[in-house]
Amino acid sequence: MVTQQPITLRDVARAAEVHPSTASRALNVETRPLVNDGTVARVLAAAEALGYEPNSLARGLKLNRTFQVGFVLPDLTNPLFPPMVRGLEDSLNGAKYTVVIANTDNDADKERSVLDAMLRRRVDGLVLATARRHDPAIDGLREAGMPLVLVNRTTEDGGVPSVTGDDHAGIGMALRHLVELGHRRIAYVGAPTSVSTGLARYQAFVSWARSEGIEVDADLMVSADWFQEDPGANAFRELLERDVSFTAVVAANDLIALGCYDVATEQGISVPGEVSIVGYNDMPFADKLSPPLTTVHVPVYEIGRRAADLLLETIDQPTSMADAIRLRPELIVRGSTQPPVS
Amino acid sequence: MVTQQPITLRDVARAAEVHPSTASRALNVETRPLVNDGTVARVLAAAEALGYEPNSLARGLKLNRTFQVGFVLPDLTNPLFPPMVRGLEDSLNGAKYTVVIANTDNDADKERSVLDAMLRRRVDGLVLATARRHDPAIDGLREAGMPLVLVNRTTEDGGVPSVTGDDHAGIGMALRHLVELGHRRIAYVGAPTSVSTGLARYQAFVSWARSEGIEVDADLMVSADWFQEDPGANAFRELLERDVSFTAVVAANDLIALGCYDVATEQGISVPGEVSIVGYNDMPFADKLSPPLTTVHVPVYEIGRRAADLLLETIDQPTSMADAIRLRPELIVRGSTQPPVS
DNA sequence: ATGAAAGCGCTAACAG
DNA sequence: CTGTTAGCGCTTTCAT
Repeated sequence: MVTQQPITLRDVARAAEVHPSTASRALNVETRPLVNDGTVARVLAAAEALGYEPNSLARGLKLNRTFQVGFVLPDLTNPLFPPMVRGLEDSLNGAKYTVVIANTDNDADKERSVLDAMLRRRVDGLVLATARRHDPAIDGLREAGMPLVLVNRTTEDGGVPSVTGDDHAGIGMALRHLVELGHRRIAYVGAPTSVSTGLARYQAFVSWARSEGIEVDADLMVSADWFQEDPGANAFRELLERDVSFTAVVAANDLIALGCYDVATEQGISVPGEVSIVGYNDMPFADKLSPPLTTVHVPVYEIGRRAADLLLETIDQPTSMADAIRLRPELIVRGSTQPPVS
Repeated sequence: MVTQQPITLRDVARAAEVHPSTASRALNVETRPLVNDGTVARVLAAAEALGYEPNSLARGLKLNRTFQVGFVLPDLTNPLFPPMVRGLEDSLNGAKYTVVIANTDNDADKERSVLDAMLRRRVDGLVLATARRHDPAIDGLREAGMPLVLVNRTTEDGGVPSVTGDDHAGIGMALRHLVELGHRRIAYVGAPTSVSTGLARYQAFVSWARSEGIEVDADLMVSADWFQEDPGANAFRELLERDVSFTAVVAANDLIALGCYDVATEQGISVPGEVSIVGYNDMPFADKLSPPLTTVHVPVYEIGRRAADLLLETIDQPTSMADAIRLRPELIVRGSTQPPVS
C-alpha cells in the first residue's frame, strides 16, 4: 500500500501543457474568465483525470486566509450546542468554510489555551458562546482585529456583533403563561448574573413581575451556581428550606428546571400538582421528561445560521456594524404547568 | 482599530538578533538542544515579548502535515456523538491536533462532499462513524493511504482499525436481564443490518436467545428503518399489529426504544407494567425519561479517546496493525423493566 | 553553534 | 490570453 503523494497544481499544469499559473487561473472561478475557453477545458479535464485537490494549506498561506472559523463554547455535551453547530456549518460550508470546535469547560486557563490554538491556526474568525459580561479575552481578540461574533451570550463592552435569543421577551412569555394560569406566588431559580443571559433573565423576571402586578419577593428568588442540573437542584433545595409558599417556578434554563424536578421527586413534591415549573431553551428531549417540560423555545439552529452569516460579513468587511440580532423565542406549553390548586 | 498583522518568525529572530533558522531551532523543542543555551533564552524571551504564535499553515505546508484530523459522523445532534467528540479532543489536543467535524446526514452525496473537503484540507487522519458494512468510500480512502479509524461501526472489508462497543456482550446483558426477570416472550426491535451495529445486535439477539433457551420467533422480530425515534415507533407499531404476545422488548438503541415509548403511550400500553423495554447506548437523559430507561451503557467518551490514540499511532506509523478494539458495555437497570405480570 | 539557501504548493502582480 | 517571477512563513539540509 503505497501512500501515493497528492497531485499538485504543477502536475495538472504539466498534463494540460500549460504553465502552473494558467492552471491556477483556469481552476479558480474568479479568474477563469481571464483564460481561453479551450485551455480552461484542458486544465479542468486534466484536474479531473488526476483527481486534483487543491492544497488549502498552500492556498491559505498565500491568501492569508484559512477558510476556517472557530467555535468556542463551554461544553459540546450541553444539548444546546449541537444544533447551533449544525446551523453554523450549514451556513459556513456553503461559503467553503470549515468550523473548528473547542470546549472551555468554563475554565479560564483552558479558554486561553483554546484561543491561543485558534490564533495559531489562523482562523479567519471566531464564534464565541463563552462571553462574560466583562470579558478581557474578547477585548484582546478585538484589539488583535479578529472577526468575532458572539452567540447566546453577549458582552457589555459593546462593539461586538451578536446573535442571541430575546431573553426579555422569553421570560415574559414564561411568566405571563403562569399568571394566566392563575399563579401569583412565582419563584425564580436563576443563574449567575456574571453572564448576560443570567442577568437578562433575572432582570426580565423582575420587570415582568412588576408589570404583571406580581409581588417581587426576594425570598422567592434563588440563584443556581451555574446553568446545570446539580446547581439547579441545590438552588431549589435552598428555596424550599426558606419555607416560603409558592405555586410555580420559572427556571433560568432547562437543566436548572431538571434539577428542580430531581428535588421535587426526592421530596415527594408533585409537578405540576403542587408546583408548576417552566424551563428555558427547549433542549432536545425536554418533551420526553416526566412531566414533559413547559419551556421557552430558543431557535438555536437559527442562531447558528445567523451567527455564521454575520461572521462572514464581518470577515469580508471588517468595518461593518456590530449588529445585535435578537431572535424571538416561543413558549412551548407542555405538562409541567397547570393552574394552582389552592 | 488596526488589524495588526501577526508576528512572524523573522520578527522574533530580528528581536533576538539571530537568524530565522536559529530562532526556529530554538523554538522547537526537538531541535532546541542544537542551539546555545543563551541564544535559546534570548529567542524565547523575544517570542514571549512579541506574543509570537507560529503560523501552522506555513508549518503544515513545510512539514506536509496539518495537525488536523477529521471526524465524520451522521449527525452531531444525535446525543451519542458529543461525548465521543469530547473524548477525541481530550486525547488529540494533547498531541497538538485539532478535530474538524463533518455531518453526513446519512446522505451519500453529502458524505462524498465532506470527504472531499477533508482531503482538500489535507487532514492527517480521519475518524469515521459512518461506516457501512461494505463501504466503497472507505476503500477509496484506504487506497489513498489516509490514516483511518472507525468508531462505533465497522466495515467488513477488514484492515481498518476500529473502536466500538462490544455489541454481542451488550445485547447479552440486555437479554439476560430480561430472562432473569422471568420474561420468555421477548421481542426485538432492530435496526438496518446494512451497518455493522444493526447486524451485530441482531445476530447477538438471536444467538443469546438460543443459548438462553428462549424461543426465537420471527414474528417477534421487527426492524426500524433507522436508529431513530420515528422509525422505532413505526417498527413497534408493526410488531403490535402482528398480534403476537410478548412481555418485553430489546431495542437496537435508545432512540428506537423512545419510539416504542411513544407508541406505548399512544396505545395506552403501560411500560413496564405490560411490557418491559431495554434500550441500547445509555444516551444522555435516558435516566430522565418516563419511565427511566433500562439500557446498556456504551462508554462513548472512552471510545473517542481510544480512537484518537489509535489514529495517532496510525499516523505516526502507517504500518501498524489494524486493531479492532471492543470496549465492554454495562447494563444500567432503571425503571423500564420489571418481571412479567402474567 | 549559527547562517545561507532552498522549497513546501499556491496565487498575483507584471510582462509580453 | 499566457508565461515569468516572486513570495506567503516555516523548516531543513548544507556550509561554515
